[in-house]
Amino acid sequence: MTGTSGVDSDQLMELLSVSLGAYYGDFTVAAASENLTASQGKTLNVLRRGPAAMRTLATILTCDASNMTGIVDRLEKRGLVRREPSPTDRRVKNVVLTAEGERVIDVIRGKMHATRAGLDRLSGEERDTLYALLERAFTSRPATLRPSA
Amino acid sequence: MTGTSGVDSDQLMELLSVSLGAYYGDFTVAAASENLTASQGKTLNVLRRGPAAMRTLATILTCDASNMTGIVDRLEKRGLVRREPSPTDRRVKNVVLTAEGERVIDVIRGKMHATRAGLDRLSGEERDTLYALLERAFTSRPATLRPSA
DNA sequence: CCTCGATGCTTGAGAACTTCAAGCAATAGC
DNA sequence: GCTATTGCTTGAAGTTCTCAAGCATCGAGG
Repeated sequence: MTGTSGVDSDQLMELLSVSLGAYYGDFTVAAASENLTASQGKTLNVLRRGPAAMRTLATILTCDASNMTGIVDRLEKRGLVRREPSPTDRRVKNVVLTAEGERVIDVIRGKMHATRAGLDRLSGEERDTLYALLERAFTSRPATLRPSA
Repeated sequence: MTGTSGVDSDQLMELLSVSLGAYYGDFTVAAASENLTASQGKTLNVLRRGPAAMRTLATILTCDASNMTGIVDRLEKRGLVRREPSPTDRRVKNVVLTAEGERVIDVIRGKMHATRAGLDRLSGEERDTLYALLERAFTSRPATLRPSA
């Protein structure tokens, strides 16, 4: 009994879609509880890493730049983000999380009980392993900081 | 340097969101190349496991049942799915993938090159490990078949 | 049987999301 | 300085999404 190599690529893809679907559902419910749509929540989530230009947000969220305009408009109207002109390129507007926006996204993350409970089923060592595997499979470079203009 | 237990829950959550973003972006682009929206693609993806009632789809996709009506309407209009009355409950409509729908979702899955390439960076043994960890964290029961009416 | 509450699906209204085509401002390469 | 490119916004058209209502059916009690 080898115990290895029982899983082919398709099975793993399938489980990935189920797992990420569960995560996404958890996130959507948590965002809704703060009166945010999934797209608005995802935008705040990205901005939690730091300010980003409209174009950068559109690239990360895999959507048209014109789409971000409306989403950021609505977030700004609620005081969750702020548009700041880039000091180095006057075409660019950097979107920044306000203190309130930061609070809201942290609340949302805290409400993702299903995901948290799932991860708690793993030991510390297993979480380390999961982290390393996901990092290798889904990030081009190791997740270190990268300079921006 | 122990090499263990360096990752806390928040870091793992963050990486999960990055992974989900990468997977979802890959999927969205692939679906768009077949002229499907992300929601339509996700619906086909769920149906790939087998027929499901409208209500079941809504639950899995974490949305209102009335939302599914429109999505399934448009998929049906394209001949990718079919509504069949449940033999046991006349309120229920089971949504079934047509041959063409099956073909399309398989094409989409095949076009997820970024995800596939990412998984290919892992060894067979690592994929087994990833599978086991995801299964434990994100599925209530081990992913075996479960009877349905 | 038959009434009553719960469930499954659909419809319609209103808001948000999404993309595309177009346009303006600013940058970058020549 | 010219020209092509890039970043952002606007407007139009279709899709998604939720909520409130409504209809049909099921299920449990009387």
